[in-house]
Amino acid sequence: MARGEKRPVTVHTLASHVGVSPAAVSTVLANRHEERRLAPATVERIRQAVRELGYVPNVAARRLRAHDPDVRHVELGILTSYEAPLFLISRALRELQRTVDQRTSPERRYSVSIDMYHAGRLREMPGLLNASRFNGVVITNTLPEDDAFLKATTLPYAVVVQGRRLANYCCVLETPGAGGRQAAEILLGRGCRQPAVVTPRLLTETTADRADAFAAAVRDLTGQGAVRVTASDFTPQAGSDALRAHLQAHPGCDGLFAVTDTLALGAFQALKAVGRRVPEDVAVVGVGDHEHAGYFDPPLTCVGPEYGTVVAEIMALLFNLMSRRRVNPTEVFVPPAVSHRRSA
Amino acid sequence: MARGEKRPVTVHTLASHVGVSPAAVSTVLANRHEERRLAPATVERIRQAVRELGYVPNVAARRLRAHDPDVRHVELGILTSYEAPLFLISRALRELQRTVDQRTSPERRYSVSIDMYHAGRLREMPGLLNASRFNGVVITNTLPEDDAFLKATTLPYAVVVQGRRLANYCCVLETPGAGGRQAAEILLGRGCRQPAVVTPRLLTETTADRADAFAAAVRDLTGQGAVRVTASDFTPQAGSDALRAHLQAHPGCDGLFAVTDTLALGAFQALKAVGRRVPEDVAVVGVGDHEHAGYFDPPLTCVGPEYGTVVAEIMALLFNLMSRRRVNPTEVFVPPAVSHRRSA
DNA sequence: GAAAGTTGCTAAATCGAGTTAGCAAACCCT
DNA sequence: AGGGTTTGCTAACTCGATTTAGCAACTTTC
Repeated sequence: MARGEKRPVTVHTLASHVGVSPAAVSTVLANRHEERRLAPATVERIRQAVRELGYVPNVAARRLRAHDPDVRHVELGILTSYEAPLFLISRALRELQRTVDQRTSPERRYSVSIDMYHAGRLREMPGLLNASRFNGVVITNTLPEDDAFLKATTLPYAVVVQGRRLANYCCVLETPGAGGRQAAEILLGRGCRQPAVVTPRLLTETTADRADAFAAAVRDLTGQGAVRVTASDFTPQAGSDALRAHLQAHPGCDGLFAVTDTLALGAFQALKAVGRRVPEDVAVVGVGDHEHAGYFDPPLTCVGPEYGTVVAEIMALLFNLMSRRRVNPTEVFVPPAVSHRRSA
Repeated sequence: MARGEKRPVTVHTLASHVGVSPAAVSTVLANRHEERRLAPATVERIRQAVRELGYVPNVAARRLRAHDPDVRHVELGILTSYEAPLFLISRALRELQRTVDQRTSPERRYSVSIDMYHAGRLREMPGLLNASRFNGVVITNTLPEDDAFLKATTLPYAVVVQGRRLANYCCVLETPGAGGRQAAEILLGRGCRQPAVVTPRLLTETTADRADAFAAAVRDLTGQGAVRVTASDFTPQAGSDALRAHLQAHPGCDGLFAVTDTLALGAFQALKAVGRRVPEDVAVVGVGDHEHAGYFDPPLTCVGPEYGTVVAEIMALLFNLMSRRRVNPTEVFVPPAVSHRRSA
């Protein structure tokens, strides 16, 4: 009985509980009992059972049954973590939508969805391993644990990874080292003497690379290291708090590289609060991952990759993988496109 | 033949094309041909056919077959339009994730996904009508066409609509009229004489209500109307352009209500470009739909509803609907929480 | 009182893929 | 030559829901 009770309620369970056939239950569930002339009393008994037993329909079964056999449905997903801000994927989403709209035809339809995993627990996402959820995915915002999982298992369908290098997958990422170095060049080129880099505490491969490349370039060019400012996370609030503390300890700070734009946004606030002008007193460089970086005050100078190129490459790889025109893992590097705006 | 060729390729198609049984094809697709001792030549022929015929697996069928019968899978979706900015739903997403994490148990798992429709074409979303995709959804960012569609058909599963009033669904929205009126009171209270309201060209029910309530309140309180500034859409760029034009025509403008925060962000830029100070020369009020409104410069005073309350109400309704504790449509109004910041 | 119609339900097939049990044929060994 | 083993594959069932065709039993009609 303990065993029996655990099994989820199906149409069949409901049917035998009420003492009718599954067909009758299904009729009621679809609200077609009038046209199929079920007795009102029976309908009520079935409804009662549905309520009592807490029936939850199996959407996979419904979909299999309901789909039009002349139309192929292709399911695409953008996989990101709950913890990453959604705006990070809005450009990828828009491009995927455009691509998909082009390829939609009467016999081939696409669905695009954004699916979230808990950062570091990608492996727990249902349907990933057994290929029962997607025909193709773009995976982004992974943590090292997720990367380890991906390295260990090659998923048996079209997968493109953004921002990481994994030998067994197609990957698209900014040219390693390039962004950080350019940020350093911009700041030092303006005459900054005490440049710092702000990072969140938890670093992804990309943010770590940006910070390291920045530090290395500063050391190369000046012989001195760059100060590292650690924020608790990547929210503006965290950036603001971290920078306030930093300015107390290093009042001479005159240049800042933020590895995410939200940190730069918080930094702006902290700088203005203590009366420093951007860029006159402190120059700031971001990476262009925020849609509205050009509307910050002052507009944020950015050294990130051109996201348009990144997402275009991702889509090309994804659709090539799905049509099996490309089979081998590839790495695509997108160089940073410097957006000179007012902040540096 | 034309008919036959149109039908999508299934395992069965592949099998008869190669001259083997579906079981053999399935074995190869799952990469289990070694342990099941298929002849290498056969494997190669099957692989070839998969490539040639462009086979796309049916994920619904896989899911039905692969799922663990002891675990009930509940599929939840947040439905938004491609055209609406993603950050609008980040709060709802976070709350849904929290709720779902609490309710997850060994015999009940939840999947959360964000699914997009083209604004005005919600009806085309696959699986919406036949309930073959979701066990429960939150629908948001609809256009009037979508609202009309929803009014016409009551979807047979748990649905909560955000920001619209539809008699046949559970709806959660800001108290009608409240935000616009408060914005008017704030601006007039500061002594503004020529208040204006910026809206995108395409109005949703919510943005229209905000603008109308604002105009009505201004008329009530001053006897004069409020000027309406129309931006091409709701991007900062559009807001900036619209405001530049408005300032040319109405140099005396001293107060602004933006029905979305992104428009306010663009307005800030236009105002600063022509040397107006915020709030000294022009006071600005937004609605708090942008995560970072508090980090704009100056921080944006907002009159929108408390999103925390909105999403909490949505989740309560959604789960009550799914457990059938509530069956009747309900309207929940969330009053605006005024965030007084520097911009007004 | 037989034909025709209505009421209220069910048996069985179906969707597409994966798995299990098992069957021939070929091969090996005494 | 007979028994056992390996090789290479297939028939048939399963997952959960929906639909179609159709069957009893009862009622109405002439």
